[in-house]
Amino acid sequence: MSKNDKVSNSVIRRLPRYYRFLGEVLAEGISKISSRELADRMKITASQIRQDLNCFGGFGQQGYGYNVAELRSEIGEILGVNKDLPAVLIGAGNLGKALSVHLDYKKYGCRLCGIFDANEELVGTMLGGLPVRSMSELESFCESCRPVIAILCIPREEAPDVCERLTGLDIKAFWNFSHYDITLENIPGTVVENVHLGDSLMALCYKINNPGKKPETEESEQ
Amino acid sequence: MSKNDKVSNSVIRRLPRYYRFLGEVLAEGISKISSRELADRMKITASQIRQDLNCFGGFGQQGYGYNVAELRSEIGEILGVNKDLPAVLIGAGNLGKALSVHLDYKKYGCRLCGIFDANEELVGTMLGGLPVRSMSELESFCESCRPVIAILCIPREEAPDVCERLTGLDIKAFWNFSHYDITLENIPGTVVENVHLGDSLMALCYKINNPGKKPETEESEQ
DNA sequence: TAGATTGTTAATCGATTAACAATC
DNA sequence: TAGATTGTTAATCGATTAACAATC
Repeated sequence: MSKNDKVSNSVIRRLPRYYRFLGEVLAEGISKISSRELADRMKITASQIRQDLNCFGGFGQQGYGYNVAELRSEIGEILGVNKDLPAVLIGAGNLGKALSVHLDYKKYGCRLCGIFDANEELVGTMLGGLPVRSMSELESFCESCRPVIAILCIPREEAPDVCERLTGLDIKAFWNFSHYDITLENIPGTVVENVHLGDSLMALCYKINNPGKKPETEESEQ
Repeated sequence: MSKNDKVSNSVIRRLPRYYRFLGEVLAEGISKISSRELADRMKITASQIRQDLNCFGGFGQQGYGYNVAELRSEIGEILGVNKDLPAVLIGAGNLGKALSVHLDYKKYGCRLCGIFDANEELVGTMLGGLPVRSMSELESFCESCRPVIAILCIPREEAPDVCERLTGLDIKAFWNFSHYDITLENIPGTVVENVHLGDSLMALCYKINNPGKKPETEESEQ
C-alpha cells in the first residue's frame, strides 16, 4: 500500500472522487474498467488517473485495465473507510443539526459519539440518536470516549478557544465549519479541513458576475 | 476593474478568503496594511497577494501599502457582494433546512426567494420566513421570480433530472450539495460549485490515517 | 531625500499531460 | 501471437515565489 512517500494535496482531494465514481461503476454492474473509460466519465485525463494511482501502487493489469471492485476497495482502504474513528460535534445549531443526521458517518470511516452545545436549553434534546450534552461535560466525555475528530459548527468568535480546548483533549482532526480559519502548523500530527460555505457561494457568484473572466472553459457565452 | 482577461481558478478561490481577512482587519480598526502583513496573517506569501490582486488592478500605493477599507470594497465589488441575485433552494431536508436559515445570503450578494421540496407533507411549512413549495410550482414560480442560482440539497438520484429541469428554466448557477457531480461544459454560461461534504470528510480521514504521507507540512509527528 | 512597498517581470517549482516501453 | 492498456519517464504547462525597478 505504500510506494511514494509524498502524496500531493491535489491527489488526496481526488481520491474520494475516484472512490465515488468507482462505486457508481460498480453499481452499474461493470467489473472491469480502463483508465480511459474512467477518465471519460470523470472528465479528467487517463494519464492523471494512472499517475495518481501509482502514488500508492500498481492496481491495474497491463493490457486489461482495472478490476473495479478491487480498485475501489484499495482506495477505500487508503482513505480508511473501514475505520471507525470516533468524532464529536460541537454546536447543535442549524448546521450542526443537519450534519448530525444528514451524513452517514459509517460510510466514511467515522462514528459520531457525542454532540455538544453551549446553549443549556438544547442540552438533553436528542439528535440522530444522540443526546446534546453541555460543554461542561466535554472534558470528562473525551476522557472516556477518546474522540479523534471534532466537527465544529460554532460561531467564529468561539472557534479559537474551543479549538484550543479540544487540542488539549487530544483531538487530532478538525472538520471546521465555523467562519474562522484554523491554521495549526504548530501542533504536529493535527490536521484540518476548513469548509467555508460562504467562500464557496462567493466563488459561485464571482463566476456568475464575471462571465468573461471564467477560467478553463473553452466555450464562453459571448 | 478589468485588467487581465483570464483569472485562474486558484485566484478565484482565494478572493473570498482575502475578503474575509480584510473584514477582520477592518474590524480591528486597522486602516492600512502591507502585502507582507496581510500575508503573515493568512499564512501565504506577499508575492501571491500582489500577484493575485494585479489580475484586477493596482489597488495599492507604492511605499505605503493598501487601504484596508478600499481594498475590501474593491474585492467585494469583484465578487459581487452588493448584488442581489435571486436563488431557489431545492430539497428541504436536513441540509436544505440548515442552508435556508444558517446563511446570511445578503452578505454574499444573493437572496433566497423560493424553497421547494418533492415531499408534499413539507409543502406549506415555513423555513426562514419562506414557505416550502411543491415541485409542481417550480415552473410558474421561476417565470415570475426569475432565479439565477439553484441550491441543490436533493438525493443523488434526483439530481440529473432536477438539474436539467432548472437549466430549462434559465438557472445560470448551481450550488450543488447532492452527491451527484454536475459537469455542464455543454451549457455555455452556466457555472457550478459542487460541494461534496463526504469528499471533504474523507480527505480529512485520509490525513489522519496516513500521517507519514502528509503533504506540505514540514514537521511530521514522528 | 531616504525608506518602504508596490506592480511586474523573471526564475523556480510542482502538477498535468504526453509518450512509450513493459507486459498481460 | 497481436492488441490493449498499464506503469513510468520525459515534456509541457501553469502556478507560485523571488527579485527588482518604479514610485509614493
